[in-house]
Amino acid sequence: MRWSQLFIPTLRETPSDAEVPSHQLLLRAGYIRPLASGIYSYLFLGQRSLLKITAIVREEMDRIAQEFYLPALHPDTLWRESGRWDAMGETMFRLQDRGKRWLCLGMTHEEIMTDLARHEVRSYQQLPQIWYQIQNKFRDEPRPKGGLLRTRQFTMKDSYSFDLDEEGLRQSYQKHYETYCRIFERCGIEYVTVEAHSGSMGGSRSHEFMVLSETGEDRVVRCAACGYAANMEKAVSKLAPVQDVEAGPPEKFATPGQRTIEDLAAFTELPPTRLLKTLVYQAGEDTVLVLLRGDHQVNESKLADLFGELALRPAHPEEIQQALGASAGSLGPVAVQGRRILADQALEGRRDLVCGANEDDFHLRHVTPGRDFSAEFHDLRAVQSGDLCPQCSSPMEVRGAIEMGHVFQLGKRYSEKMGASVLNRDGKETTLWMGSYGIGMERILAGVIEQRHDRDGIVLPPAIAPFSLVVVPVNSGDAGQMSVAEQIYQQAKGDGFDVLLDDRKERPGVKFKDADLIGIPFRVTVGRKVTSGLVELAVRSTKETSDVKITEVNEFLRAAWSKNSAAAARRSKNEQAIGKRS
RNA sequence: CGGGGCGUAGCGCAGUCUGGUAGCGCACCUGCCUUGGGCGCAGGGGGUCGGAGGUUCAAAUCCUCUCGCCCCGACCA
Repeated sequence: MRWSQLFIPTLRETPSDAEVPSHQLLLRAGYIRPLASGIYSYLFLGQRSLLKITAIVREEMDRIAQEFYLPALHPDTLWRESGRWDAMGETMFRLQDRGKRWLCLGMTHEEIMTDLARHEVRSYQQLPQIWYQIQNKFRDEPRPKGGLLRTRQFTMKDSYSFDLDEEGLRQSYQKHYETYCRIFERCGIEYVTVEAHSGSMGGSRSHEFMVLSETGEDRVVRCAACGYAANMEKAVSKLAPVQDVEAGPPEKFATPGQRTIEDLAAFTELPPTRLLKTLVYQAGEDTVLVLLRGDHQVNESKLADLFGELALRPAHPEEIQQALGASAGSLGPVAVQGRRILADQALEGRRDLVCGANEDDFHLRHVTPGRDFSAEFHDLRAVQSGDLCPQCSSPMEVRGAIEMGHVFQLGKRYSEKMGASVLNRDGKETTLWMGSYGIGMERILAGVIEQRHDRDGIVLPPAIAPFSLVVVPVNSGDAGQMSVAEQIYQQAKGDGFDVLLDDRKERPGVKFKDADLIGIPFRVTVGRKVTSGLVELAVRSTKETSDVKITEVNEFLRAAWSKNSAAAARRSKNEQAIGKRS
């Protein structure tokens, strides 16, 4: 295509309300434009790149599943059946039709798929089934952010598996896991897979596919040595043992104004590992104590798991005062009666610790768990960088990440509630085992850009770039250059490349800047040397350039292409090997 | 929902404190010039100053209300 006829509105300056790199670059490169908070129009380049991603996803999914296309507008009835009409709260977009019937915009499609399955699938002989679609999802997010990273309307590849039993589900899950690996590899993403928190429904197996990026909202814990990887919500760690000495009975001492662990460590000249941190939570109607080692933070998802469906929140200052008679900063578990006390495992077997005395400005020393108070021990702490791997005891790291895909074993959660069952071999009604699997299409694009950009712009892998090649005649007034550019353009097009001819009457600097900005992987520059039969081939990712004979351009392109794709694939393979749990 | 910031030309901003002709850079249009990294010269078009109400002889500027966007937090099947 000819640039002069296309709509590629690049911006020289960064729009002021874009913060993260992918958002800034998508705007500057003319891929997207905002319509409202968390709602974007995809312009020519953005749509073209998304179509390439879609094509890859579709090709890989078609190997294991059948493509459907379901409505985005759903009647309330199905969502009431699953119980999610109420559970989704304000995140669900709702509306009424002229007959005052309630509808919603689909946030996901478990209900619709399950409805199809229960009506049409009657026999175990029809199983397994895997159905997918690539479709819009609508979520009224409390806070859209980061351009395409968290939006209110986005495109998701979502699939659903239906099996007769748990073993079948395991296989459908495995198929998806492998398919997702292939998809992300082909897209040229460096990703990791992590064990994910399965939420309050409990028990189910779940993995997330993550792009490592500090702009991400998620945190993942990784062990470089053995490949252990988990979402922060779920990650566990071992601790180096701490040597304590036997100590006498607890002894109260004054600690005027010492409110934080930091204060207290300085005041007592003890390391934070010798201090005991007391947090107070409200779990439903109950006030509970949560104990951690001074240098640890609580992991609220682990804590929430202990309370099932009960709503959990930090207690308010008045509630703390009422429960313990002191305010945060002087709290402790000693002599507390009638309250549930939960302690992190790091405190089990410890002796001679310091904790609050439940009297403002006083603490206790020589406190020994088990002797001076009793508690239930659970894994409650958030893993921190440097903690030891639960599998191999090597130090682990915590990194930011963007979730691009999620595979989830649902089990019978929906099929039971909605009555999706088949007759098994024995003629008995059997509830279906379901899985659900999602990929955020825009997040692939945004995630890759977070990962692959430089000061000049976007650096897309060939597989998902809107064009693979741009041909730039340096002087559009030079007939010789223009005709060679035209020739190379036609030739590359004939050879199957997605090629863009920059035939604009612009100065060379403008064309180079734009080509770099929009992230086209290869560029052929037709300049002065054309008179000696030479043009220049530039690789966007490495900035390497080389002079090439006009007659050999296509050969070079093919070589550069396969080299680039191979390098991307290799990178992903490594990452995946690291990410996979052994 | 709590905290913070910002709405002035397509984009980036100044002007607001201290009321008095609405500005700058880039982009855009025309012409000339130039052609290997956002060139140069000349001329030109483009504004309900987010919106409503109020104070005032006079409001982008002061007051009240309101809408929108971004960031932090809460939240996020």
